[in-house]
Amino acid sequence: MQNNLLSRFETYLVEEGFKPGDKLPGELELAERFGVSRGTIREIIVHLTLQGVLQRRSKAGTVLAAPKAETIGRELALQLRFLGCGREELKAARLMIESAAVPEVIRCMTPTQADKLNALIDEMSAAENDPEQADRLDLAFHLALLKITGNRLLEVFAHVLSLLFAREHRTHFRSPEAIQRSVKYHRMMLEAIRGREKERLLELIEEHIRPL
Amino acid sequence: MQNNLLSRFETYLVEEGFKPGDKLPGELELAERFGVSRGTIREIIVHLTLQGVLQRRSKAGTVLAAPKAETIGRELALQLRFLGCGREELKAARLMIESAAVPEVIRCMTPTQADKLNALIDEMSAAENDPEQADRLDLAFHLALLKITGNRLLEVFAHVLSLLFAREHRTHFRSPEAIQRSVKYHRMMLEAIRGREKERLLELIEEHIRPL
DNA sequence: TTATAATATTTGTCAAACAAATTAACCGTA
DNA sequence: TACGGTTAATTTGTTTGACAAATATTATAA
Repeated sequence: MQNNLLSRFETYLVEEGFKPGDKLPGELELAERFGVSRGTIREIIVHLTLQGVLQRRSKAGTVLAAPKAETIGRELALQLRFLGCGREELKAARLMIESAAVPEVIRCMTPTQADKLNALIDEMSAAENDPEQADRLDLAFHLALLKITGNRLLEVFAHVLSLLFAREHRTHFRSPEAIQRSVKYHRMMLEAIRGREKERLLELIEEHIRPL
Repeated sequence: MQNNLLSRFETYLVEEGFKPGDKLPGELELAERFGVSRGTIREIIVHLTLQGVLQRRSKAGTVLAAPKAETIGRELALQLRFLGCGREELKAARLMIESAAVPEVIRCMTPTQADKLNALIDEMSAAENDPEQADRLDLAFHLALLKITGNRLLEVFAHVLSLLFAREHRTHFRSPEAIQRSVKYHRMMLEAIRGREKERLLELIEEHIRPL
C-alpha cells in the first residue's frame, strides 16, 4: 500500500536527518532500501517532488527542497477547489485571516515595509487600464500585508486564498474606477497602519473585502 | 516534464466535469489519452491520490474523491513541517486564527453545538490520567470551535495547525492538574460563547494559548 | 428470473531496457 | 603538483512487457 510506503519514506527523511539541499541516494538504492522496485519508490519520490518536499535536477539527482510558502500553497489550492467553496465562504475566510493579522501587522510594521506597500499601491494605480495586472497587484498588496507579521504559516494560508480567488473569480476589476477605488482603500489602510490605528484598519479591511 | 502532465491532468479533471464519486477511465486509457505510458500517468494518479484528490478502490478503479478538511490538512502539514516553524510561530498562528474566528463563532453558535462542545469538555475532564487522550480532546475542542463558523477553509487551516502541534510538541500535558486547568479554560470559553461575550472570549483564548 | 460459474478488466508490482544528461574518473601536459 | 579535456560510469526519464490478485461483467444453468 502506497500510503504505508509514503509514511515510511517520510520518517526516513526525518530520521536520517536530511536538511534542505542535501542529496538523497539514487532511486535504485532507495528502492532496495525499502524493498520495492524502482517504479514503486519512484511514485513516492515524484509525489513528494510535486508536493514541493523534494526537488530534482533532471538526470542528476534528488535533493531535499527548501519549501517556500508559494509552492506549498499552490498544491493545496487544487484540492480546495474540489471542495467547492463559494465566493462568500472564500471572502469570509479572507476577512477572518486578514483581520486576525491586524494586531501583529501594526506591531511589526517597519518604515521599509511601509514603503514597499506604498510602491505596490503606486504600481497598481498606474495599472488602471490593465485589469489583470491590477488584480495581481491587489493580491500582492494583501499578501505583503500578511508577510509583515513574519508568520510563514499565515503566509501560506493567505497564498492559498489568493490562488483560489484568482482561479475562481479572475475578473474583479472591470473599470479603471473600480481599480482606483481599491487603490484608495489601500492608501487608507496604509495610513491606518502607519498611525497604528487598529480599529480603523479593521474597519477598512471589512469595507474593502465585503463588496468583492 | 511531470509538472506539465500534472496540470494537463488537472484541467482534464475540471473540464471533463468530473464530480466527487465519478469514476475515471482506466489507467491504460488515460495513458493513451495523454500520450504517455501507463507508468508515467500512474505517477500523476498516485500523486493525486496521496494528495486526497482521487480515491482508488484496489483493483477496481479510481474515482474523484470528496475532499475532507482532514485529509487535505494532513498532507499540507507534512510540507509545513519541513518549513521548520518554531513553537512560537505556531502558537502565534493558532492565536490569530482562533481570534479571527471569534465573531463568526459567536454569531453562528447554536445550542446543539454548545452541547457538543460541552460533551468534549466533559470527556477531556474524565481523561485526566491519560495525557495523550487529553491532548487529542483538547485539539478536538479547538477544532470543533472553528467548525462552528461553517467555513471549511478555516477548518482546513485549523487542522493543519493541530497536526503540526501534535507532531512537534506532543506532550503538552504532564499532570492531571494541567489537564484540569485546560478544562477550566474550555468551560469559561463555552460560557463566554453562550453569553455572546466577544471580548471575554478573546481574552480567554489568548490566556489559554499563551502559556503552551 | 435468479443464482452461480466462467471470463474479461483493472490495478499493483516487478524486471529489463535504452536514450539523454550529468558526474566521476582518468590521463596527458605544463 | 596542478590543470584541462576526454572517456567511462551513474542516474534519471520513460517505455514495454509481464503476471498475480482482486473486481466487474457476462454467460449459463436452474
